[in-house]
Amino acid sequence: MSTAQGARARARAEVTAAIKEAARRQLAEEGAARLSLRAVARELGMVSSALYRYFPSRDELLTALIIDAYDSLGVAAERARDAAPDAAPVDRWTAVCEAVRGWALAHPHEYALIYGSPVPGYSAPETTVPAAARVGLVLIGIVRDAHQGPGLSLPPLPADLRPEAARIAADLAPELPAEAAAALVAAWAQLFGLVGFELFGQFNRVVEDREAFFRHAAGGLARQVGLADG
Amino acid sequence: MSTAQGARARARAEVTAAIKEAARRQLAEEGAARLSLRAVARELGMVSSALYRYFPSRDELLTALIIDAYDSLGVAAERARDAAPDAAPVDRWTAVCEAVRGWALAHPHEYALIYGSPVPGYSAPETTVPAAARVGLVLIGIVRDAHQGPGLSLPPLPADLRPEAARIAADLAPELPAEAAAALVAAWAQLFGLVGFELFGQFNRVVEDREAFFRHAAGGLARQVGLADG
DNA sequence: CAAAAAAGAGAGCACCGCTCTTGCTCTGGG
DNA sequence: CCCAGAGCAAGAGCGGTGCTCTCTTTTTTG
Repeated sequence: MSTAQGARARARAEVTAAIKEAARRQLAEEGAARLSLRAVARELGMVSSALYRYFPSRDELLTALIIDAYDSLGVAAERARDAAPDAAPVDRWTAVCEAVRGWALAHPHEYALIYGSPVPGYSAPETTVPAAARVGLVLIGIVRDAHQGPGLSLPPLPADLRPEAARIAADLAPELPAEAAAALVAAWAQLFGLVGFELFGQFNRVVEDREAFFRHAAGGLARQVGLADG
Repeated sequence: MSTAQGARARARAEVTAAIKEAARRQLAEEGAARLSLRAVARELGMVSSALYRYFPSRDELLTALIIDAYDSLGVAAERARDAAPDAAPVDRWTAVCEAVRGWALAHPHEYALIYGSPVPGYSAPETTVPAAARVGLVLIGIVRDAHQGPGLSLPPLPADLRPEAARIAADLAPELPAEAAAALVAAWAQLFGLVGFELFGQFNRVVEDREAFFRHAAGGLARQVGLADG
């Protein structure tokens, strides 16, 4: 067995998991700014210096939580994508958008951690990139399916954006037309604008029925990326 | 004279301004999380406790900076709106969007302060609301002008959103049709999604020519709120 | 001119991230 | 089997933080 590495390694993995769990709880309750290594250690009945055997700094612990958060959001998006594989692309799109919103509302501090302001002195290491890409890949996949199925309806690009759109398409989804790739990236960013504004209180006293409003806006994003209208 | 209140009041205003200025400098250099009352006091040659005569807490100082940032962004948007009062609404719209982006790129930490994650466990007090509304009012004004001039072209609303859209219109811009008000709020949030993603690094390795990309996306937002296409 | 209000200075509290040293325990190679 | 070394927890301590309290000085005001 590969896990037969010994009791020591298993204990280390367990303590690491316990630290992350406690930290995630504190993060959910207090927010990233208030997450304290000493408090985590206290909760686990250790002394603060012992924690440094597992995470070399508070920022490293935060990075681990960031990756977990990206993964958790990615899983939520993937589940929504796979829930109704035969539905119309526009419905799958809005389902994924609503899953993103739902995850954000359920994990506001984790959402703030990954899509809010970068917390510490600029540490967004490369290791977070694959996890961060997951939800984007889900969106790309839906548009790709639609492109290979019912097709996309998109206006042509202005000349000055054509090279950039081609570059984006080449990097992101070579099988998609350039205008779809560009629209997709814009819609991706705009989706998180909608979610972030609701979550961070900008919609207070402005939008009441946020569910309905978001569903409508997500449908607009779907139209924007060329998914056929209902 | 109203300023003849005495040397004491004037001195107080000057010290308050100096504190805010030093804090703004630190904010621009280090970010909100690293802004330290003690460091501000040190820079001003005072002792930290003296600072509490001017701001009752670190959060109050941050709130003052938040209001200033909202105002600064609002002024930038208003200037862009007024730069070409006779231009087509769609061009004035994109000009304002580009002004918002330009301000954000020039003041990243201040942008993060007002549109990033809410910093500690603190919620923005009521006093920030009017300042926060300025840039929104600019966008509303442009659409209102277009509505009273060349007119708007918008698809009808789905039935389930109609009451919410009417409520939004009533609160925000009673002279606008409900579908314009709803589209406006969505575009407003989406604009800041675009800006935030660029600023917080989500476009790294994805979008290269961000200027062109943003101009195109802002044009899409203009279409979305019903402004006539070029 | 005296009382009151405002302001600054300093000490101090409780917390923070992080480092260093000191022991203890577990593990693996001779 | 045994012991050197690795892994780990604990404690003390450094410099930093926000904030409070007291004391003194200065300025305004009745």
